[in-house]
Amino acid sequence: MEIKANIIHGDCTEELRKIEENTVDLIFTSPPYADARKNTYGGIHPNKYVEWFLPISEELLRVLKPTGTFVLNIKERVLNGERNTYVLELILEMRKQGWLWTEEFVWHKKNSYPGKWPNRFRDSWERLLQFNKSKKFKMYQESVMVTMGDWAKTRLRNLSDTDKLRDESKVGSGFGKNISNWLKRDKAYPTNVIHMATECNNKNHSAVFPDALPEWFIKLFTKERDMVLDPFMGSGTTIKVAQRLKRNSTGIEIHPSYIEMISNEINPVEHCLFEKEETYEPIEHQRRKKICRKQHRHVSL
Amino acid sequence: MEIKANIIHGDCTEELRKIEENTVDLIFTSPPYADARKNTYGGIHPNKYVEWFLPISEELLRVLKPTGTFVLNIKERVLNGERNTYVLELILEMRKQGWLWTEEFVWHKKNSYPGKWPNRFRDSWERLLQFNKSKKFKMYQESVMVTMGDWAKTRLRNLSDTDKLRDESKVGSGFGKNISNWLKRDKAYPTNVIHMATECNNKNHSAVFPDALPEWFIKLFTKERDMVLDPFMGSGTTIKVAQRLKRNSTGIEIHPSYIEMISNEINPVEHCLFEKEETYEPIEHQRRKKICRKQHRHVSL
DNA sequence: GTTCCGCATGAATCGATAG
DNA sequence: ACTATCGATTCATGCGGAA
Repeated sequence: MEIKANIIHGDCTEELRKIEENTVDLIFTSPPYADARKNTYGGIHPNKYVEWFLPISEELLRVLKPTGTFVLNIKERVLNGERNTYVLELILEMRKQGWLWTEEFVWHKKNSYPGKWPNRFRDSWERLLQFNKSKKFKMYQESVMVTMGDWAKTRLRNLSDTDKLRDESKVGSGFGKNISNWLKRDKAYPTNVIHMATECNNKNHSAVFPDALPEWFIKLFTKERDMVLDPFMGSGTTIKVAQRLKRNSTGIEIHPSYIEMISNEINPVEHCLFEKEETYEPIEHQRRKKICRKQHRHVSL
Repeated sequence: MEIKANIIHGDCTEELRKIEENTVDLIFTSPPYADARKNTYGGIHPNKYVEWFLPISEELLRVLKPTGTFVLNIKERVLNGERNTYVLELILEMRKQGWLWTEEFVWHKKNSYPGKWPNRFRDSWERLLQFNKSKKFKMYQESVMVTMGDWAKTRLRNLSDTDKLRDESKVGSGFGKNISNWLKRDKAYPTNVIHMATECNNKNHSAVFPDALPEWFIKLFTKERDMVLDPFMGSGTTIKVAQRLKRNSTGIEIHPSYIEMISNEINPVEHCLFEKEETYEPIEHQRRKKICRKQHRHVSL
């Protein structure tokens, strides 16, 4: 079985038009942030940001499967002492296009950029806006479960009387299936706050986000062999993670130097062995770190 | 010197009109969320929320000093599978009123409400929107510095709780000075992400937020003897914390049972001794817990 | 006096059922 | 079709009693 990573050099809107409709399972991207200073790389003025982005989101809506998800990593900049409102306006306008604003995750950047200002603290979080095409989207929650707190282990050993009573009162037939849910459990579902350091950067081209961020959302919203799209590929973090996780992927990037760099790291076609049945193998924080480190060695060698 | 806590029973908009303009240093409040708390406030429908709130924010803009700050604790709920947009719209409309949207803090609620759904995880954060009347607002960043590094923590752990308490109660004692020196050396400015559990709940009337939350903002945006306002006082957490921190305060509440309850806990006028020079004395997590516990005992007795 | 353990309880949300 | 109510699901935390 083959896994393909399709790297496209070109303008985002233009190239998106060539992609067939209803073919993408997950769009994960971090578009260039608005920047009031002109002549910086791809900086779009905050006042023009929404009108610049809407044609793109229109195409993204077209190529996404009805069961797919669009995760937009974005944070508004400070302009004249205020948080600019272009992200808020973007959400409202995208809803008019037909997008559903399902959820807003918070990425807490544990090691945020240092600095001190008289009127504000360090900005230590970013938005991860989840948009959907329909209410019936695919979500594989078990693949991102986290280890439970110590408290729950006690509970697993001996269920408290309260739980038994609760269950009996509700079901009326003693030990229902609810109890067995608890017994199996040593992991808990995560929340909509994601704690990740901005570590694991490539030294040549620093990534906007760590590998673990797209990894989390790719696991959550896709299964093996699904299609992942990043219309603002940059250094290709999303694509590389997708390939490692055996997802097909498409990355679009307008800057040539990124394209060159990535072509050395990505195999356009990779032959993989798949499990007969998809079994979830949890990746602990420790192990994730190790994977990160290994990849870096590979890149830098 | 006197510190006053002014508890007002009545409609928020109406009572705000009686307050003199440019007299408040900090507004910290958590208004009823849309459709929530039906029993106490009658729940405002999400579609009506902005138009309901705007007359209130208009009055808040009037009573706030030009150097003051308005911190709004709010979170939009899910409606028909989507995050509702009334908070986004509210921010845009308040800017039209003349408010500056300076910052958005994230309150990470470590113990969020449990539950499981096929299409979303638990909601584990709330917004703390910072609005200002002008770019020149007062901010006392040093008062909310946090300890960092294991070094200081190790030192503190070796000290008994009694020692810590003694240090903080007897200001200027020889022993205490050493500790606070250690503490200051290992302190850093916080970020715009605040981690707090929804702890310290009163059994009769549970508080919406823990004491530590208004405490953080009161320290950050006011000094002793300043005026703190909470137009949706509820169980009075903001007012109680303000009084403990020697700030004057005004709380407005329409529900009579809250008013009754608070009148037993708050002294309208309290005589305080102030330090000649304002020295910041850090309150560690451990001690904060103890204060909480003490207050509860006081209430229940 | 510690530490450990049981216990109640939340600014929740979905889907089914009922009016 | 559209709204109101209800049961089911889930887990971190502080408190109080016990060891």
